[in-house]
Amino acid sequence: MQRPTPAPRATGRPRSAAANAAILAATRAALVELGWSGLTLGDVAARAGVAKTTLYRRWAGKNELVVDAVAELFDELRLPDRGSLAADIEGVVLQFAAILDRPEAKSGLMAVVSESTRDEALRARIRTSIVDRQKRLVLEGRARAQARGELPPENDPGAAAHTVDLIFDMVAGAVVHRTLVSAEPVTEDWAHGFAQVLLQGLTGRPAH
Amino acid sequence: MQRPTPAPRATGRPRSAAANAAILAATRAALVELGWSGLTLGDVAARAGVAKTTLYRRWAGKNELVVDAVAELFDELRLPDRGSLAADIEGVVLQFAAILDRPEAKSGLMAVVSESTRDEALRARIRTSIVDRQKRLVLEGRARAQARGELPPENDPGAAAHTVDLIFDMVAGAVVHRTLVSAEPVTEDWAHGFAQVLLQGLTGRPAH
Amino acid sequence: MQRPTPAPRATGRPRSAAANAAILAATRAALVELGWSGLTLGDVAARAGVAKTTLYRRWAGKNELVVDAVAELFDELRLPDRGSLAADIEGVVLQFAAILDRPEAKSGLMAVVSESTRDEALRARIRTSIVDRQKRLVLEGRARAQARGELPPENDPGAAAHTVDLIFDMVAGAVVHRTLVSAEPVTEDWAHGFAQVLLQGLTGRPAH
Amino acid sequence: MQRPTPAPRATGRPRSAAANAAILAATRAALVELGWSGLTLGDVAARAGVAKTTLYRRWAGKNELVVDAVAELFDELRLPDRGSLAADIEGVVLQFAAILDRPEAKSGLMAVVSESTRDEALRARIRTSIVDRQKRLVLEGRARAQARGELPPENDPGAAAHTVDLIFDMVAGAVVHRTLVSAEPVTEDWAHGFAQVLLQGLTGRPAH
DNA sequence: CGATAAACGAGACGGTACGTCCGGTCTTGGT
DNA sequence: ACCAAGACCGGACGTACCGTCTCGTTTATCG
Repeated sequence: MQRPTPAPRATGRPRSAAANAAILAATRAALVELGWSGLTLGDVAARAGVAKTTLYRRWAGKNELVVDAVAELFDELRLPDRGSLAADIEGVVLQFAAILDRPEAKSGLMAVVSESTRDEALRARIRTSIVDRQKRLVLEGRARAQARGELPPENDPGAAAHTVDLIFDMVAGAVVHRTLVSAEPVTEDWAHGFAQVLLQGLTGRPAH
Repeated sequence: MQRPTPAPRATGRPRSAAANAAILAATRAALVELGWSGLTLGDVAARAGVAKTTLYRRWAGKNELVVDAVAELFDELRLPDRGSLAADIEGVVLQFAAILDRPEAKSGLMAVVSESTRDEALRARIRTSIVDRQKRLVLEGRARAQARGELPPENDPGAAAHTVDLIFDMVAGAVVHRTLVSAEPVTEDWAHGFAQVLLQGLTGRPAH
Repeated sequence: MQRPTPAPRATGRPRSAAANAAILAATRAALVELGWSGLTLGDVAARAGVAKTTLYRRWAGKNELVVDAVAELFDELRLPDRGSLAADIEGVVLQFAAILDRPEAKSGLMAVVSESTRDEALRARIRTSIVDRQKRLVLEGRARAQARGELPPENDPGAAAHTVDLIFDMVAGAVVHRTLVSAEPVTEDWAHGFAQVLLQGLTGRPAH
Repeated sequence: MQRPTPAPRATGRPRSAAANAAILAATRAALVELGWSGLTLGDVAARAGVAKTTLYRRWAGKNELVVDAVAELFDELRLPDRGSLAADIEGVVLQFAAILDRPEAKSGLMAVVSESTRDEALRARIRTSIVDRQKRLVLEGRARAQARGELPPENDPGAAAHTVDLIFDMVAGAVVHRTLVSAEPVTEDWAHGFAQVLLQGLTGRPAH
């Protein structure tokens, strides 16, 4: 175990702790009102009551700022125990869709994903702050299903990890695509149908 | 029903047909080199050997232009008959991933999706030019599987349409999320695992 | 002999002629209100009802702009015939001092001179637009005095040119130094004393 | 001669005396390298090994600092006895021109003069630190010429003071204008011609 | 075949945001 | 008490694009 900041700052005036939160909140507010392309760092700084330089001192640019601002949104996600794996999936899908439907997530998330295709560091930041952070939901859901006896225990740890990635991409991908690309709402019916296909497959037994 | 060109005007110099193709090609080339955020309409015009005014005469802005430029890419998708539904799915997933991995699609697609969250007309354009256009693949695959006896015929036409939408979001969403958000490659193994879960579900029988 | 503008501009929208005058007038107005160091190009552009880019398209920066704005002021200088060389000198000294006392000249002139010490191109611009342009006054005054018989005709043209330069530096320098460095007013008495020393020297006969 | 630190104070200020000199030297060095407009107080502080706050504690701003830094330069001026008034004038003109030609004086002097046109306190500081301080040279030169019998003794003390001012403006003004505005070198020939006109006037007897 | 009309290239235009730099001020902790 | 370090707010910098406009020119169809 090591200190993450080997020699952080011994001297000079320390950075304002309050400013960080104000900036991220201002970023989300600006995303709601103006969307990604309308968001300007000058405007964010003004909303946060902070100078533009302060903002640039802490983030490399618009992309990094928005990743951090959006990442916080997804930390609200919970996996309440609804009694069955199918119900748990439906629940998390609806929660995820509700967050994605908020305008600050809607226009911010895909924009930074787009930018990340040409920026390795940004890609890593998204993975760390958003993707890997939310895979906990898949792990939790699987463990709970295994405890209930709905899923068999894992034998191969490597395969288990790959399955987590696959399921995460399938769940998150479907919701994102439905919400943002197809631009259709995620209803309870849709979530129900999705959970059914995910659990039983296209060729599996019909719903009831 | 409406006329697409209310007053075609017989007189005056006609628009150059060659220019359209040159502009879209230049747009893709610029996307490859500069990415979405680095792309400027002035640069596209210069690459296409065209004045900026010509470009604005035909497209409302960057978003519309990129939608058209990217949409053409996905028309390459085919559904070759590989003998089984699982193999067909794997094939189309790999093809789709190959296109998505190209830089002009990578940074262009999610960018316009992001922009579309605040622009109804753009949303419609994406749906028309990209989403609905590629749902043909799901329809084709289902018909082929039904012909093979792998899937039962449809009873309810309404439910059948909803299933197409769901499957499309699940397939496209998973590939997009894997490629762009998780930023991991879509390998044959991944495509195989995905097809298996899609067909048999998480609780279904194992592959062999 | 050649055309001064060999291939000026055949194509594209021509530059607005009205803008130039508006910008120079706005520059002088801003100099009056804000002084050299308070003058910003953004403010000048706003006053002139012009975009900042238009301004940068025509001038390289603040220095060049101010040289042009100030140079116009000195074109007002005239050498009215007051009957004797001494009276002519007094007259032009008072006129020159009156212009120099205007705030737009006061703070602008020495500032660009200061900047020009590190910028050869600016030095040349000052010489062309201001210094050489006003040497006409010395030439005119000398010719008039020679016509009156107050000064002998020139023999050596080289020496005559040097003398013009010397006299110009002495007259302009004394007025500038009195006005801006010593920061004392140029009164009629001062102008009278100056003309007397210039014409008769420190060791010459007294005035009356 | 007196100690500059009247109350040495046992605690605290070991650097105080050294810092002043270091800052003024750093200011001149920065003027040489960067010129007036390129000079920043942060840079001066860094060069002097001093914090920016220390600098602001002692000077009100860039202008005051530069006045002090430049004023020291002119204290080098001496009036060596060259045997005649004409020769003395030539000598001091060449010395003055040599100092003015140094880059730290060149770009600093006229810049603060320009700024002083809108700042009464700065104007006073320039007069005290530079102008009045160097008028000693005129006084000294006149006294020496009177001792030699080249100039008559003064009758009216008021007129005598005015004459000092006039001569100072004429000498300093001509050299400054020649060096900085006309941007031509002050050679021995030029100094000779200038002294001759100053002493004998334009209409006076020729040089020999 | 000449008139008419639209599209064309070129590039200047008014705006807006960028990311950087500096000016001055204010906290820190150190001596 | 003073200092160095450096974060802070504010504001100008010069640049880049945006989308519009004004030109003179080219290329059609129609009368």
